[in-house]
Amino acid sequence: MSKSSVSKLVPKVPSVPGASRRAAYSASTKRALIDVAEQLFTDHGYAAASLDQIVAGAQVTKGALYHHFSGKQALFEAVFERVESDASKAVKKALKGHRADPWEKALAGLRAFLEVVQEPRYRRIVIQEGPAVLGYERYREQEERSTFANVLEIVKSVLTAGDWELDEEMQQTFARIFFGAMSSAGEAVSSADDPIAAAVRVETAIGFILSGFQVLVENDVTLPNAFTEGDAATS
Amino acid sequence: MSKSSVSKLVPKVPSVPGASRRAAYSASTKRALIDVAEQLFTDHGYAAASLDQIVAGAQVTKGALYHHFSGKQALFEAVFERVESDASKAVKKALKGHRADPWEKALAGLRAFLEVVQEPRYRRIVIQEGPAVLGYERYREQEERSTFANVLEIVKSVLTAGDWELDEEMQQTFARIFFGAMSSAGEAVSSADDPIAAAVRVETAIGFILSGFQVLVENDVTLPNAFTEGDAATS
DNA sequence: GGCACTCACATACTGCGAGTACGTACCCAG
DNA sequence: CTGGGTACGTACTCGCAGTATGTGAGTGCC
Repeated sequence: MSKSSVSKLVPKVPSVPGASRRAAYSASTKRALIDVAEQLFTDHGYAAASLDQIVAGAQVTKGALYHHFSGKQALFEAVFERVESDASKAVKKALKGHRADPWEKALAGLRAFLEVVQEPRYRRIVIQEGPAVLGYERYREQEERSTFANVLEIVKSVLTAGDWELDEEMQQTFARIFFGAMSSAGEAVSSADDPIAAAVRVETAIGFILSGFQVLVENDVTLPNAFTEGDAATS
Repeated sequence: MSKSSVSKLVPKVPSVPGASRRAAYSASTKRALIDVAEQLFTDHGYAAASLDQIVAGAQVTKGALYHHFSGKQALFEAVFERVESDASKAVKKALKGHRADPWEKALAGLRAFLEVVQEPRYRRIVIQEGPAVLGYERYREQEERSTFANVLEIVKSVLTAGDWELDEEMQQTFARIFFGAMSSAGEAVSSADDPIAAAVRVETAIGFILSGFQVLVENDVTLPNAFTEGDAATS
């Protein structure tokens, strides 16, 4: 629909090298399906968005849909991946230019994430419906290589700021905690009466927590008992 | 099924005052429905658990189900409420006897929650499917008066430990953050290869964060810029 | 530049599952 | 013992995910 009846009637590739005209059209309908699905999933949720509505919106039929995707869940996953990818890129972009101070970097990442999490599509598709539709395992696999990867990177740079030696698993744990904190806070922010004020509160709170963190790290305080001793208090 | 053919052929109430025999039977089938639904929702998820399976398991028909519940979602909500209620009680119980030190209280609550979150029914019904099935608004209403209430209480006692003056909304924000952190961490714990070791790591990490918190509070460090000044740094 | 081939769809159908309309037996009040 | 209402059971409808199969338009090949 974008470039039909091209000027020179190109014999082969319209734009992408190695792709024929058929492939280009095919990719176009696939994109259309994902676009419409993203919209309907965001507006009505996974269960309430019917495939009939989706194919009608994309102006194709179910045959096309089942040609490109193995089923409704696969379509959702394609949407999920794109939303996650976009979010990850946005956060990554905000991280550029903060190579110096890891604490500043962390705050910049937090701000970027608080922006992203206010997009309805991210809230609904990634945070709300994602775990239920994909199952936690697949959900985690996806997050692992996108938004969570960003958080992990930031956490690592913060943790190593004070010459800290932590093994991979402990770093992952810290990242999980911060990631969960930010997701939940983000949800609260975007459903608040005044999202901007709520975002400021969240930033303040996490900033405060980071401050405490910073103090401990800079004073060379080690991890309290449990981890290094291999067991927690049982009281 | 528990007390049919009673000894003296009681004319009215079998056990509960104000309840007739019919009411008792009615309550029994309702419980049976919730029991079976809880099991099937936990094992297969909300979408994959069919009402036919549920009524078959409870040895009734759909007529009975729709007499007690307005629909599938209402049934889920009943299950959700019970699971949440049980979880909240477990945490509350663990909180008893920690009136003295709020920091100890916080750690005790954390341990209890890490226990609860490993129950499959809590993970699946409350954390994974809850937000998607109920929608975030209703989900939040439910949490507000159960598990989240516990977290809020703990957070408040910790925050006021150092003569801190924070308004309600800021306390809610801190509670949201910790609640999200614990939920996410709990998920990671229960899906880890070694849940016990993972739980220890989480406890260590959050304990460490709390330590930093404690240091700041005890040194009368106020909130960094943003909140009290009413605006965040824009860099 | 014709021709078979296959890719990218469209059409028509099936089965399952949530929800509904209505019938009925049993309990309790009077 | 009798009317009424409650607590179900039965039989259906409708919508939706998934499938089986047809078809026409590019595309490689000679």
